Amino acid sequence: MISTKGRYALRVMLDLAEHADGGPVPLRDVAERQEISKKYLEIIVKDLVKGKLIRGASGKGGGYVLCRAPQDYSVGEIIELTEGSLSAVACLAADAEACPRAGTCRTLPLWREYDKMVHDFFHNKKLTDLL
Amino acid sequence: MISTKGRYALRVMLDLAEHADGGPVPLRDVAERQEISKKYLEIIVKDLVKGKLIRGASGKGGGYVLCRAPQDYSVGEIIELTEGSLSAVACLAADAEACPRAGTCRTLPLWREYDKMVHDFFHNKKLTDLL
DNA sequence: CATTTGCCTACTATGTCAATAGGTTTTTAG
DNA sequence: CTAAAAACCTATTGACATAGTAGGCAAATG
Repeated sequence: MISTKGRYALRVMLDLAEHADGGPVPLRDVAERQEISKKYLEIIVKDLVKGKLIRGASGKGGGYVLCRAPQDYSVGEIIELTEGSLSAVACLAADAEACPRAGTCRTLPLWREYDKMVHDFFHNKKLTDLL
Repeated sequence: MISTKGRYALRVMLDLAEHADGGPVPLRDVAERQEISKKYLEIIVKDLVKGKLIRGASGKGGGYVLCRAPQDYSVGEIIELTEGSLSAVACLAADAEACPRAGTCRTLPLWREYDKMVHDFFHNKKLTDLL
């Protein structure tokens, strides 16, 4: 399951891409257009800034700006950044300890195959594909 | 993320398929082979019985048996039954209320496409593919 | 210099996950 | 016919994640 955090992050990125004409986009406007609480968006946006996907500009006339051109963002990196990881099962997560059953496990190959499919799907989708 | 419930359910089904030779398979044996607490398996197995995927036989010499031939089970129905649903986002869950933004949402088509991919993947995989 | 904007820490209610605990009923092997 | 073995049932728990809310501080500019 992809949580609101990841989904909202994607919508923020799309909103920024669509309204980048006149400089920084204030979060207030994004929140209004997307009908999401501005307070909650602050949390999400913080992750995006930390991950160098967007930049924030304080003060009057400030707001947020994309760091790259929209076609240079994959949906995968946005989701992965805010969601932590998009691997399907605990055994394959980044921080997973080696499972002693891995050698004989009947189901592990299935999860591997699934993970690869999901990964490829989201990393081949660009932000511009959604506009 | 697919939880232990779904993953264990799959392993139980595989275990039953592999050890069906001499009548019902007691849960004690499954738990021992799979190294999963028998108590926890009881919960999972209950769902499988309720969903008519397996049958339970009480009393001495009892245990659990598959209802069909292994090749007639898709991985998808096992996961879906125990996990509730495998749709990626809340907007597409079975019990979801209609989203007012559905008409203009930039991201909904993505989730739909993703859902279909996942659904097809798991429903085309049969239990025998894992043996 | 006041307003607008981002940035920061903390808190909370709710729910799900992953089990555990302890008992009751059913059936059959001996 | 009875004792063991199995399924079946209800309840409880600790830990963690989700989806926010609240309130204030810092920075920049018109």
